[in-house]
This record gives sequence, C-alpha cells and structure tokens, in this order.
Amino acid sequence: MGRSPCCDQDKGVKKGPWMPEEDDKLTAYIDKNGYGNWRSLPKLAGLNRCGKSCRLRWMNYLRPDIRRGEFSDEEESTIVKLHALLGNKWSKIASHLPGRTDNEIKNYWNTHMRKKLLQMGIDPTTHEPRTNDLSSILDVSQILAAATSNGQFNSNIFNNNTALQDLLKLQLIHKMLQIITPKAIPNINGFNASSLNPKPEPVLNSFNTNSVNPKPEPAAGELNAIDPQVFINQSTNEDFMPSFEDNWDGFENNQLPGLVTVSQEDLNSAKPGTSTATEVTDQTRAGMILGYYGDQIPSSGSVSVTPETSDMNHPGTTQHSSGSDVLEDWERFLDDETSDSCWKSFLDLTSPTSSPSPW
DNA sequence: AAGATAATCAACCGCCTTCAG
DNA sequence: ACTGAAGGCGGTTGATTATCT
Repeated sequence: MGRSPCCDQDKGVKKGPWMPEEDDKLTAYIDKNGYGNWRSLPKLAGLNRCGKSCRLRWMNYLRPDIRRGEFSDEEESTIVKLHALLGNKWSKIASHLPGRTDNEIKNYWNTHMRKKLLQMGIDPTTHEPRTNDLSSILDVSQILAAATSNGQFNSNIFNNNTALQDLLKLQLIHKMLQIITPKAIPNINGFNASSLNPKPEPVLNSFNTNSVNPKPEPAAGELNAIDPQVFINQSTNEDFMPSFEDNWDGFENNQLPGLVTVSQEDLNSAKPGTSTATEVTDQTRAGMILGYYGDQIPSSGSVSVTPETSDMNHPGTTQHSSGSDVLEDWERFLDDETSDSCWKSFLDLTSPTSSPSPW
C-alpha cells in the first residue's frame, strides 16, 4: 500500500496568515531538528497547520537565506532573460537568483515587470514586440533623422532618454525580423507620439491604438520633423538602460554582427494571430530568443553554423537546430559572463559594464 | 476626511511528478 | 507493476496597504 494521507487531519487546521508565535515554533523546531517530513512536522512542532502550509512558510519566508527587499537591476535582467527562455517556470528562475523564492519572483513579475514590458511594447508572455500595436514603435530612420539635424549626429538625445532607447532596440529587432521574414512582419509606418506615454493598458489582445491615444496623430508628413525633446519629455521611465553611446560605434559604422535566424516553423508559429501563449513551445521560444536577444550561439550542443542554409544576404547568419539541447545551451550562454559582443551589450539588457541596467 | 480604486504580496488550491510501500 | 501519499509547482485569491478622487 502507499503512504497514509498527508493532511487527513486537515479538519480544524489553521489557515491564513501566520502569527509570530507560529513562526517561532516552526523556526525553533527546524533549527533543532531540521526538516524532512513535512507531514509529521506540524504535530511535532506543536503547530495546528497543514504540512504543506509549514513547508510554504519555511521555504518562502522563514528560511535564513531568504533575501528580502527590492530587486536589483541585475536580478531584473536575469528574470527577464530566464522568463523569455523558460516561461512561467518560477522555481527554475528562482534557482538562478540566490535568496529569492519562486513566489516572490512570480509576484514581482506579475505586478512590476509585466507592466514594464508592456510599456516597452513587448508582449510579456512571448517577449515579442507587440505587433498588433506596431504604430507605437518608431522607425529608427526617423529617430536618426531627428537626431542628425545640421547633418551631425546629436547623441545627447539618447542620454537619459530610456523610452527612446527602448524603442530603438525594439525597432532594430523589428527590422531584423523584417529582413528574415518580410511577409510575416509588417512594416511600421505610422507613428503616434502619445503612445509613448506609459498608461494602463486595455486588454492586450484587443489593443486599440485609438482607445489609448485620444490625441490626433501627426500627419504623415510631420514624421520627419519630430522634435526629440518630445520623446524625452514624454519618457517616464527614469530607471535603467545602459548608455546608448556605449553601443553606438558599431551601429553607426554598420558593423552590426550577423543576424541569427530561426526556422520558418518557429517564425510561423510566432506570427501575430497564429500563436498563443500555450502554442509557443519551449523550442520555439528558444529559437525566438536566439533571434531576438543573442548573437553568440553556444559552442556546444545542437547549435551550429550552417553556411549552406544561411541567408546569403546576411553573412554570419546562423541557424539552430531544434531540440531541447537549445534550452540548455542557452542557459549555459546566460551563465557565461565572458561572452561579449556588440549584440550582447546592445541587446543584452544587462551589460555589467553599464549601470544602471534596465534588466 | 472619507470612500473608491488600484497595487501588492502572503497564502491557498489543485494539479503533476516522484517515490515509498 | 501498481497504488497513492508527499513534495513541488504554478495559478489564483483575498486581505492589507497605498493612492486617487
């Protein structure tokens, strides 16, 4: 026969918030005896609680190695990247953040980081640009036109302008995808400055630009006359972002690294309107992440450079083979602090040399 | 100042996997 | 090999606190 029931004495066990005395009892018991059998622990510790409840309380709040307080930029960065890779695998994400619990990370994600990504125009579930609101993403050429008045690039507009930096990154990613699959990724022609205002979002899937942006859009002809100060003034994201100038040299000299492709199947599954959160598999997600965030393909495992299948228009394009190894490779890549490149510092939002960091 | 609304987060619920019997 | 409890996990709830009107 199997074991006896865990909480068959559940009738009458206390629920709800823990009292300090209960915490003391649980801590004292575990300090003295350790834990191993949560089922029998409450009785032995003199607690009228379910074993599960004791475990949760200990794991999430009483453990001595728990780290409380604000999440650092570095922690945010790790969470974003791991969430992009793993999805809502909070315990796995927590294992990369010493002292943080899955519950805390989950709460933090749902209350803070989801909003942040939405404000940046990124779908927090898929980590893709929200292509059903592409009008909110600027065309990089227009930004550059605004920044190069008098024929000279004015890098000052990028300083302390985190929203603009976000948009530049998004735009670059978008252009990459356009190059890879021009049919799947529509052009971005419209621009609405008011959409830069972080606002509470309506239901994501029924997002309607007009519903959030009551102001009239500028005429098409006005696009090239955008005053950069508009963006600066409208930016309310005052935290994070490495300096754009740190990454500008290579970009300015057209020294972008080779693009990273994903399979057509991956891209098809990621097309707007054809994929849902549950339909995006880990492998697809890994492929998209490699395309979005990475230029450095892990040297081992299933990922390899395959020139014969690469886009000849974009030397250096690499292709990954699908497989669960990709996830492991990518995890190793995330842990590899020695990797460094234009893309890493540009798209990797946690450049350790830049502080503060967005994530 | 008071009520309404939004944000936060501790804790519960129920499902899934592992493993003891 | 099978059964079923224990442990683990992710989704959700609801109480509390903060902010807005």
